[in-house]
Amino acid sequence: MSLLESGEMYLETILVLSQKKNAVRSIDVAEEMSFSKPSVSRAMGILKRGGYIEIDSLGHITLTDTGRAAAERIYERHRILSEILMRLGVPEKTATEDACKMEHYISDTSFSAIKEHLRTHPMK
Amino acid sequence: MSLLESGEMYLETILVLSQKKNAVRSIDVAEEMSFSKPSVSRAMGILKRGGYIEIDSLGHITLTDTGRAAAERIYERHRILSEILMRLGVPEKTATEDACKMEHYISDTSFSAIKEHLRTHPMK
DNA sequence: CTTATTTGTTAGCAGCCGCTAACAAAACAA
DNA sequence: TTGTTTTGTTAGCGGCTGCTAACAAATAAG
Repeated sequence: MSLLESGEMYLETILVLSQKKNAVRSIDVAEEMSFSKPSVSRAMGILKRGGYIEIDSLGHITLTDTGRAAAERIYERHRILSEILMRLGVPEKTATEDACKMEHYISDTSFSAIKEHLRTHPMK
Repeated sequence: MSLLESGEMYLETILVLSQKKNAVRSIDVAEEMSFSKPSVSRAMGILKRGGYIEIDSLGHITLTDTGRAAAERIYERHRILSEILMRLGVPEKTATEDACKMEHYISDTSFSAIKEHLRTHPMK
């Protein structure tokens, strides 16, 4: 089961929410993404069956190692892509929105190249 | 009727093919994209109804002004995105593949910023 | 304890966009 | 002209992913 854009977005959202909340529930994901409860409910079922998350009896969602790795991979892409766009003068809001889409499609190779560029050309 | 990724890809393909062939037919698009004939047939119908292309009695496809503008807009994104990735050291094949996806999602603002960067930092 | 609110699930719809099977039409060859 | 090949269309399938309506379950309030 490979992750598509939607699955990656859900995992990334769970990761971000778990960094600022004690527990993440479906309703939190739904609010954060402005999606309906059924949409999130189904997505959580898919991610659970795929081994990316676990949901305890109280509805608390936690990332598995696999899920966390996937989420962090995407989130790092998000940060790096936003950063390079902003460095080129793109306003934060636009940079973030664009990164939010591109993060799912850029290859490891291209991503590494961008990351390396930022590393070797730090902001003075 | 707004263009989604698939519609943009079809238009871009028609543009590229029309630059190296006298006439472009559905079968040419199908071969170029490795899609089935019915998939292309339906897409051409949608693009035609949307005012992006015209198809004459011999099946020859031509871009309308609107369609050409859309196709060239995407194709320019393709070229510029490929170029900046290659400049960062990404192999041409990967750069092209990545550009092929990102070209549909990057905003005008971010694209302009990248283009401007290339303009003001030409290859020595 | 009972009621009201919140949260989650089930069922089913719709749009997008590939596909195959089958047929129709057009172009080409014999 | 007739038969074959090429090209295009129609019908319908299936996966993905959003949605609403309706219901169930759990939690909180009175």
